[in-house]
Amino acid sequence: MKGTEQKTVFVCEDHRIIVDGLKLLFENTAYRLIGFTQDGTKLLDELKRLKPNILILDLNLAGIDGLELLSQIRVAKIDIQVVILTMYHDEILVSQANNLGAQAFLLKNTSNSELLNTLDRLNENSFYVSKAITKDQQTKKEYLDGFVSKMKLTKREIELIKHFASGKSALEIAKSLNLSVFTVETHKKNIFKKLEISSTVELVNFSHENNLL
Amino acid sequence: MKGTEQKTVFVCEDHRIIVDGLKLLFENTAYRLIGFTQDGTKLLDELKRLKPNILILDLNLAGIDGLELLSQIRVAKIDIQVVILTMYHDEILVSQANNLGAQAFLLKNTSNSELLNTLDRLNENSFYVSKAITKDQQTKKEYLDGFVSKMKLTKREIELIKHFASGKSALEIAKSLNLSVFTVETHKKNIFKKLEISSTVELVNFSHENNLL
DNA sequence: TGTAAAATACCCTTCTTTTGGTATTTTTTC
DNA sequence: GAAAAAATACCAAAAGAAGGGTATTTTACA
Repeated sequence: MKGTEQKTVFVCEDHRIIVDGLKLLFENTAYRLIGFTQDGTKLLDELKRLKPNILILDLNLAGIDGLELLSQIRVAKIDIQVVILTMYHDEILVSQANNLGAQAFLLKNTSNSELLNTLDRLNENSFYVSKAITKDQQTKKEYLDGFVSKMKLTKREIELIKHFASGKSALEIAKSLNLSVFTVETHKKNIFKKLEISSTVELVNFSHENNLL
Repeated sequence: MKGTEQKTVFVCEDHRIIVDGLKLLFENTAYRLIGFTQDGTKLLDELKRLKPNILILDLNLAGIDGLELLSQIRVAKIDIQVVILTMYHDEILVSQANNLGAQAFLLKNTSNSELLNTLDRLNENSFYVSKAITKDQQTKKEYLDGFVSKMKLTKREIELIKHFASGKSALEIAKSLNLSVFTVETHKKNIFKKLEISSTVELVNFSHENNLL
């Protein structure tokens, strides 16, 4: 590849092994890794200094939220194409990244070839989402469905679990949902039976373990 | 490198981008990647079939615990050197991996060169731990210290928080710690005041949010 | 349109938690 | 070695959680 055709890439990622892998990947391609940082707080300064064409941004950085960084980049009106690379399969993150003007959203189990393909197709008006995302959301949904049917929790019960786990009292929940306290407590009893638990604390732990919050 | 000198490597890792990076890394080295899987349940069969010299094993696989896999490998008496590659900085994991006969424990922010160095130094009687581990434990400790002093929680209080968050009643905790119920409840009151909360559920959420469990 | 499942509502008893105190002993720290 | 901080222990009133029921209305679906 000729130097003039090469696009410059900056990586913000706290797993060094991935950065090194990308460095190797870009050899003999149209892309050149011109810098990287593991420290989100330094990202903006580095982007201003190096002016890369493309940023590969990890969302789960230590200390700082990757989406917050993306927002800062847009506020600072830095002209750059952003590829999100993350291990989170969360659809909300995908749409938030899209809203913040990211050009692509890839999972870390994306293959190198898919990454290169994505970079080749980057343009201002498209938003590429990793094939694995859809697949994964499917998996997650199936998992949740399986879980719900296994535990035989109803829609309403799952809704109430979230309220219980937030630390609100039965009375507060009743008020906010326009229900009788008795109803709220009946739901609680039924949930306890189904999950074979006997305290709200166990319910909170269950929620955390099963990503119900 | 001559073929006869090459060691064969198998990777069990669910982030495809890391697998692809390793594949690139091993080109023109003494190591050859002869296979990989993202599915822990297939690992044992693959190892028996391909008989690689070295296994690079991710601990945070979807569905199955990496250490459990390592244990199965040892039970099955498969002769292989195992390098743990993980994003967890947990010292307990390090010692568990050591006990299960792993030869090295690396973080994912290990550089490619450190990884190659580690592979070069692998032997049955040593256990290599990534430099970054110690550093990271420091960070974690400093972070915890900062948090503790900010909230002004004492050592004993943090210990008790974990018990409360597990769902045990004050009486059970008292028994297991050989304390009076009154003492346990006094601690709870003090914790509540310091954290400005008023229920065990809030305490559990606090624990989850601050990785106290 | 009939029946099952889900959502709603109520009562009562027992046990635990929460909140208000006070107070002593042990450990740290200056 | 004195003072401060942490850990221990106790009492009691009021509030809430947990578990035992029973029963009606609404929604889903076959």
